[in-house]
Amino acid sequence: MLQSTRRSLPMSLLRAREVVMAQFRPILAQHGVSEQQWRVIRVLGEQSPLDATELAERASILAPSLTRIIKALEERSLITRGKVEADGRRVMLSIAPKGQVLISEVSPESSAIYDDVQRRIGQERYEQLLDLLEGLIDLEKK
Amino acid sequence: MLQSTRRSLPMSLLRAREVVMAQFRPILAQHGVSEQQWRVIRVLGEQSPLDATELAERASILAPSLTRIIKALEERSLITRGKVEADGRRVMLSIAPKGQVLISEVSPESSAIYDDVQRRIGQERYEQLLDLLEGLIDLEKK
DNA sequence: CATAACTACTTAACATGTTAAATATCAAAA
DNA sequence: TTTTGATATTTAACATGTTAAGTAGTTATG
Repeated sequence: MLQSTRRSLPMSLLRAREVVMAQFRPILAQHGVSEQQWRVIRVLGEQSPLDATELAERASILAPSLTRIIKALEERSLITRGKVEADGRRVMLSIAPKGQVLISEVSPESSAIYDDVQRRIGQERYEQLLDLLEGLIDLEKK
Repeated sequence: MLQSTRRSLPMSLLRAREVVMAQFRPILAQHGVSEQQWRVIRVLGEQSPLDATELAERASILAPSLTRIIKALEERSLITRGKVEADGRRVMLSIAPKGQVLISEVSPESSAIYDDVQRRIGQERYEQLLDLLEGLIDLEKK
């Protein structure tokens, strides 16, 4: 039996993400960062420094995209880039002061939206959804 | 409180989608179509003809992307494009014979993967996940 | 009928996704 | 030590995402 395009898992995941991100995009746009740039900054805000591979993994961004994003963010002094003594191939990325300022500016607005979405869905359903998604994500590792 | 980048809804939705699509991409690649092109073809396979706006909505593709995709698919004779008598602005798209052949080739493999994912997650959890996603998507309309 | 407002689609410009290939460096084996 | 293979990142090429602006056709209003 053919899967309907309406109730298909990939499509539903795409649309759901679209609905959620539509809430965030205006805020990020106001601060001049893209969704992906914001992910990179936020990950580095949680832990710095990180090498590019780790960062790519945690921000769910492919290496070639990350290369471009790093370049852009470094030029705006939102992050800094350093080399590793022991391994000449690797690049270490850190959050820069300007980046930390950005995080402190965006985070409150971001949190407000998260809370709003969570409230509109319902606390219980929200957690349930995250659990189910986590289970789906873990399929990859099996 | 800062949202962790690990257990955030947008990230989880992105990663979950990535896990699922990773299963499909090889098949689509074998048949020479991108994920988005396949969505367009499949929607037209369910209903033809459709005008571009309807098609964009159902395939969750933005108008500018759709313009490019239509061009590519038309050049490969997978879909056809026609005009509307009553309204000179609109474009009507239909599935072409070659497109139908493609659908008949890809669908079985696609279904097998859907079934596999569904089985690995569990029927009940699978339905539950779709329901929760649907609820999230409906937030947009409120 | 003329104009203004709206609609459907396209084009433009730039960022990112995606795959493949290239570079440089490191690590292991001969 | 040289070669081979693996790893980390970058570059390239093309498709798509995204926002803004442009074009053509339509509808409403006067």
